[in-house]
Amino acid sequence: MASYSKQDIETMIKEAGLRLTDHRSMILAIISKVKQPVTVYELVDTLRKKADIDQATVYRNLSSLHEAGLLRRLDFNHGHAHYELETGRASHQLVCHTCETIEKIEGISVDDAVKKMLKKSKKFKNATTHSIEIYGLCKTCA
Amino acid sequence: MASYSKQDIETMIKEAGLRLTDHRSMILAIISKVKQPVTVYELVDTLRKKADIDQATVYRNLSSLHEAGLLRRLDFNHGHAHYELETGRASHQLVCHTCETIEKIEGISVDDAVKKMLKKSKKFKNATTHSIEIYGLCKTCA
DNA sequence: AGTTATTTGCAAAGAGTTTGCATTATAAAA
DNA sequence: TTTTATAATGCAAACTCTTTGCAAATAACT
Repeated sequence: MASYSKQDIETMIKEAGLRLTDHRSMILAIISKVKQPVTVYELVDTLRKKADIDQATVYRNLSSLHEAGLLRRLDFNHGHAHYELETGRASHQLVCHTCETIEKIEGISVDDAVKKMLKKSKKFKNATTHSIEIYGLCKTCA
Repeated sequence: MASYSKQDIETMIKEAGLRLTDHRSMILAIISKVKQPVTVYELVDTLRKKADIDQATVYRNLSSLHEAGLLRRLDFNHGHAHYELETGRASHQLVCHTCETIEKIEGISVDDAVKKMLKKSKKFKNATTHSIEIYGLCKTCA
């Protein structure tokens, strides 16, 4: 989970071909600091402590940052999206069925299996990213 | 993708501790015949050709069948859930970013990697299932 | 058949997300 | 720096998917 300087973030936004706005960089800064994929609700909550920002703006920025390849959008069957930095690397996490706890696991690759699956595929030639969701009950809920 | 007889389906529902209703078995029958995870919209559409059934009933049945462990709920970041039979085996699929095409891939296991991830975890001891979503552009969209 | 708990249809509500429009801010050109 | 074109913002309303309350219908059990 990289944490970027203000400078880094501004460069990232510009190089992605997006305009540099305070809101945009604040959103990216927050997401880059947090260790877990963040919900829109959490993001709005954090942002509102620092600035006056509308939900619609948050949603629009998340979309533009996602389309520009800076953010990844994840869904854990909880009825709302989660966002994290798009690192290029795959995203692997354990997800609790009941309490929405998420634990990211790094350092274990399934790239070989993914390659095999692509080879087996009839409809896809290549892939951009992949994610693994491992569902269970966390220790607290078990 | 197993296809079950009417008899099988009725047994499954009863053994899951659920009441046997026409709607419930129709839903399970349709999902067991289709090769790809189905959306609620598709399901309602198919059901309405055979019977008079309300959306709310479909949603309620999907929930009860899911809770009973007969259905699996999947999300591919398309804004609506997909359902498939809960086979006990993991669920691996390629997902198109743009057109919502889904291709399930069977026969390739990542169980070892999943075990390693569980071992690395601090918050989870064990897991029930896992799913892999491999995102890319399908041949048509590429 | 009679009783009880579950399921159903219908309409309304709810959550999360998107959109139209007038205003404001950014980036690039003059 | 001023001007110009384009994109971002706030606000409210709309939209999609999903859930819920309630009265009537149905399934399972005695």
